[in-house]
Amino acid sequence: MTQTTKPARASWQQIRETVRQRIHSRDWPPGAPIPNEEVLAQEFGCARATVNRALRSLAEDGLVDRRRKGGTRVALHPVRRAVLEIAIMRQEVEETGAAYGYRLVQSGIVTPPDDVAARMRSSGPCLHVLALHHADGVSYAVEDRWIDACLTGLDAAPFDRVSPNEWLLEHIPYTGGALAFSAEPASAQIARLLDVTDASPVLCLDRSTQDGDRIITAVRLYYRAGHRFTSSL
Amino acid sequence: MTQTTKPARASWQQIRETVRQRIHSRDWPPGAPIPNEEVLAQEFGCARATVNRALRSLAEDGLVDRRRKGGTRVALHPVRRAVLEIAIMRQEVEETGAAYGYRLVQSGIVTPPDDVAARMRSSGPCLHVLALHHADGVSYAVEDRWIDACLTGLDAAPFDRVSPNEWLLEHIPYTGGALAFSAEPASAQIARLLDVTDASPVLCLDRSTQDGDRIITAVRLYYRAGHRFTSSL
DNA sequence: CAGTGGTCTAGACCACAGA
DNA sequence: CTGTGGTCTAGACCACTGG
Repeated sequence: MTQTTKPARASWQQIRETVRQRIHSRDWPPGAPIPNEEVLAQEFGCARATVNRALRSLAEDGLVDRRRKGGTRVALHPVRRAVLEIAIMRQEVEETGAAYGYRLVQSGIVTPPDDVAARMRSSGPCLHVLALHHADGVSYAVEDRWIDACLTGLDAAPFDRVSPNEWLLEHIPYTGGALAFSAEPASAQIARLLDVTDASPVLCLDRSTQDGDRIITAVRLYYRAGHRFTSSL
Repeated sequence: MTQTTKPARASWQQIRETVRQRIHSRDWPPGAPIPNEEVLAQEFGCARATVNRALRSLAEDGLVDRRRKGGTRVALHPVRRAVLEIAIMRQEVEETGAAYGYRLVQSGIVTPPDDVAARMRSSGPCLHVLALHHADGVSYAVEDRWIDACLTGLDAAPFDRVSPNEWLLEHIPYTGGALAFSAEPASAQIARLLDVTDASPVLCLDRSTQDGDRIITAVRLYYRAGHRFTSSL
């Protein structure tokens, strides 16, 4: 009952909610055209720019499709977008209320095997780092990371104290990347590090990060079965 | 050089890119304040609203933090947001180039067990549907779905031909939901349906969908190990 | 061609939080 | 209190694209 906010003032957000309700109530059913900005501006007694702001917001949410000359229509298949916030491992752990711990397992410059070379889109030498993240002293995730050895400043990185995960995000600019989830049986090594039984399921998160066209680093994170990545939609 | 050939076309997007570059080049390092809108508007020779549009866009991307009176600062930890597009299973399969198939395994109205009741935030009767999605005749995913039996129009749903996944999205309005990924060992039943060996890893996607405060449906999708959910960032 | 959304402007007022 | 972003306006021109 207690409405949190009631800014009688309102405008573009109010308009957005009103339109959202009309769509939701099937007053404007999927696929149906909705009045143009000018008309809506008159109805709501505001400037066209204000209506534009509201409809643009709905379009970003995938609730309507907008086209020049074609007008605005209610989306046929309201696309569900799940936004996952990828934090630094330290934050991820500390947000659960646990104490964060980190341990470097191994590190060295090597020529990557074919599969990794493919992910890096380069067969040049890489720094390979294997590390373990703890929560309250218990294994939380394994970080299996490959970093382009040509990266400047890399030799100054104190990976014995700070995880690549954290150091890279702080020191290396990037412009984009890709991400994938999958489930796999734990290899003997991963099982030992995560302290789970051999071949038990682990959740893998593959991530590659690029700066421009060049792939800087590729990482695979292994989480125990039972770990959950959540998101609202 | 030839600035004139470049029709100053997009002021807002141009400004955004310029600022992005200054951040990326550490010209404006993480945590540093950037000039206020008025100043930037003068620098770029445009209206303040245009600068606002550009900076707001960067803020939505998590690249800068904005505060009234506090001004705009380069984000300390550029938050990585991965946007997953959740499509209908049919689309998901057909986009891989495979032929989509569907088979209803079982369906019936039951009182949900405690764990499901918790997910539905209600212990009322639910329609429980177990179904299988195929790609080129091969098991692709198992859909284990619970639907609030009070949902109107539900009895008209032809779940023997159309998956709940598809029918619900087309016919039932919703306002939000939640999602979680995890890895689990396949139960005997799931293993049989997915045609994998017992206890082998499967990727689980739990999703609940609500309309207002009421949870309409909760679903758990099981994918074979090896299946990947991907996204760009 | 013409209608629609996309963008820009110059100015104004407001809400909020920092000093 | 004061500066900053947040929003709104009224009007204008432009770009795209459907008819």
